[in-house]
Amino acid sequence: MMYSIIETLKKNQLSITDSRKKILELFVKAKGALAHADIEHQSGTEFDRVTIYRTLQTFVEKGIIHTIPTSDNSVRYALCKDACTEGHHHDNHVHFMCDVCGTTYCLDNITTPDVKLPEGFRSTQTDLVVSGVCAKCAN
Amino acid sequence: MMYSIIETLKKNQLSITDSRKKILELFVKAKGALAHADIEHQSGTEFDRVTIYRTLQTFVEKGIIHTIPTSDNSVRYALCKDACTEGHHHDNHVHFMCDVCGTTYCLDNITTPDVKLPEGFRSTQTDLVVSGVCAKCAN
DNA sequence: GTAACTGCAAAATATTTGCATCCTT
DNA sequence: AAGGATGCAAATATTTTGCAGTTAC
Repeated sequence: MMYSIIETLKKNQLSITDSRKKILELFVKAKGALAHADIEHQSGTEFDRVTIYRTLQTFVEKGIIHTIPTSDNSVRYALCKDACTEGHHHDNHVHFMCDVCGTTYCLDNITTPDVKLPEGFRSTQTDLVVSGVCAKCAN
Repeated sequence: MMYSIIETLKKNQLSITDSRKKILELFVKAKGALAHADIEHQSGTEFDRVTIYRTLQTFVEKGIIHTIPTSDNSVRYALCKDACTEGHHHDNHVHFMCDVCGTTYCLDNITTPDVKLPEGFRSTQTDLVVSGVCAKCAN
């Protein structure tokens, strides 16, 4: 269930490069979601902005990470569960955005409810985005 | 329950201007959500880009419209229900994004389920974003 | 008349593309 | 060695800000 950084890259037929190793590592370490800017800051000046854009895009295409819909419309990414394969995301889990500290949590253990859609509508993905105050900021 | 364009603006202590009337009218007419670009196109060259940005921002602040979190992280807006007041959105309803035609529907009659959050987490808003194929594109 | 709103210009920010060079396999 | 990945430059897109002129009330 738990793959190492390098195994994950190999599994997805990606060549092992410094930027991919480092960026993927950031995601594994980060408990929450990361925005492009987070990665840029946390990796120092090590990589070019463009490389980060391209790496993120590659990871999304390979199903390693996925974008999170947020109510403030900032682009954030988080690791996918292993069920995600290329071109097919199955991330029907719950995301929580803290209004105070801005951290985005992936609440993997909570499942999204089935929604009864109107006649003729077919659902391929369900995202539940909850915002509020997280445990850390609740004081 | 149903306010006219002008009544809505007055109710929110906004002066009645051409751009506000026109943009609010677009939202009332549109059954779904609108992006900045939609408004720009549908209003012709009548208004400046900047005016549209500022008008949308004002409407969001006043609780007339709200932003919709979308899985492709494009910024979209939709009319709020009357329960929304300044600074306090209560739009816990379901949005549906069609992957084919791109239309965003507000499924007002479907309520979002209560989510059991981890200890210490408090929720102020819940957004359920479903994507898939809508009835029109299902053929 | 006054405060608020708009349009224009420009700045700031975010994202994409082309191409030469370098690295992984 | 070959194909892919990166860095740099630059093009494009998006959003914000300042300010002067205009409009609503």
